[in-house]
Amino acid sequence: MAAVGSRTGLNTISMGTDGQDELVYMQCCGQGGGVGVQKKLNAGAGTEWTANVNAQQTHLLSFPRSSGVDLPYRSPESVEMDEIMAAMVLTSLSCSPVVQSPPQRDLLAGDMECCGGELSDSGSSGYWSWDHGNVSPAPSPSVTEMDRSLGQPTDEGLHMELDQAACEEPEARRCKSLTRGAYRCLWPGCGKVLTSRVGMKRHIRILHLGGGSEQSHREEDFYYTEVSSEDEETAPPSPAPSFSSGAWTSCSSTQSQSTPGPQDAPVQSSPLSQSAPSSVWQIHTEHLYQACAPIQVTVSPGSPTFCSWTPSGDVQQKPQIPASRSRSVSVGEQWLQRNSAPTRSQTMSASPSRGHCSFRKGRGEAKKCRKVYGVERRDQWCTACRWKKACQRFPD
DNA sequence: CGTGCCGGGGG
DNA sequence: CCCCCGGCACG
Repeated sequence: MAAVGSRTGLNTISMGTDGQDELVYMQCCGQGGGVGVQKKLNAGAGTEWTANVNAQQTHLLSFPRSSGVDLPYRSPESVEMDEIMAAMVLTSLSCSPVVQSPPQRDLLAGDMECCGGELSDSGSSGYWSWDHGNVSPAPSPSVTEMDRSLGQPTDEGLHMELDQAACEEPEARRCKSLTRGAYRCLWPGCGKVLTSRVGMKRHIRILHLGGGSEQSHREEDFYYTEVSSEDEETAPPSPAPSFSSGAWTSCSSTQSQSTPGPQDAPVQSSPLSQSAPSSVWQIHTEHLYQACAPIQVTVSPGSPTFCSWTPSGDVQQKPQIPASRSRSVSVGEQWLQRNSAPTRSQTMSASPSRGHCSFRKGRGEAKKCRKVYGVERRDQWCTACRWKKACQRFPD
């Protein structure tokens, strides 16, 4: 897994999460060389894992979680980064056992974190964010602020989630998620892992589908997938050859957004939207084969605090169709982004698609689980594929 | 003919 | 609900 982390572009991640002085460092971007992992003991009780990779261009982001702690480095935009990091930390806490877990898993989490930082909200459709949460428009809410604003009664689910993240939960969670049969939320930016399907559905319905009980008929199914952490760690044999270079399209877009400077969108591109990438991350980790694709990570000069992935082939999301036919995950990502607009319920009615009139849409050229994993590894297919339903992992 | 997946059905 | 599968449309 460590290797994967480096390949996918994650380079240096270290995070300590522990009730008190918490520092979350984030480094990403670079073309990983070797991976080194080391563990540090904090003064407190917390342990801090540090995954280190040679990076060519790295940026260290720091984020103080509470009382004054020395910051190795604090960028000018650190205020905004606070928000971002807050979102990311929350995300990570809620979706993967970061705390005190073995380095590999940290890399995973780190991977996500990294992505989280950069993805920003390139897709303007990236409204997927947590508006239910009533994010306070304050220019730079601190973590605690965020916690509070997010945890408003209007969104019980989220509240719960945060609580879990904040409390001892991580440990129990780790155990849980290590067992087979976990369910991971595919919603962009979420990636939450739950053990019960029902719980996952509830999570999705409440958090992502807006809680509106009306038209969430079983749609939850499409936003989560069953995972087993063992599988993820023992990366699937990766039929690498068949997935060519394209790989997933960038999970962000610093390039386009960086120019104006991060301060241009103080509130709107709220920190939360920044966590979107985690979905990308998780898609990656779910399909490790992709890690084999040549991926380059670069940092756009414009905004030093952001990092961006730049897959070798294509760059931005939709705009250009790369010469290579390969699609792989980017498709899923796009799909998720497209469908994650909060108001999708309304638009849906208009669309002829999934109504009753079964009109089969032409076969998408995306690789589906069957092709990707092969019939023999059927257990790695997404649930939908296993049930001969529309693939939810590689949607068209 | 392989594949994706709708519709239907069993437990 | 979860899961499986017949059968059909695509390519």
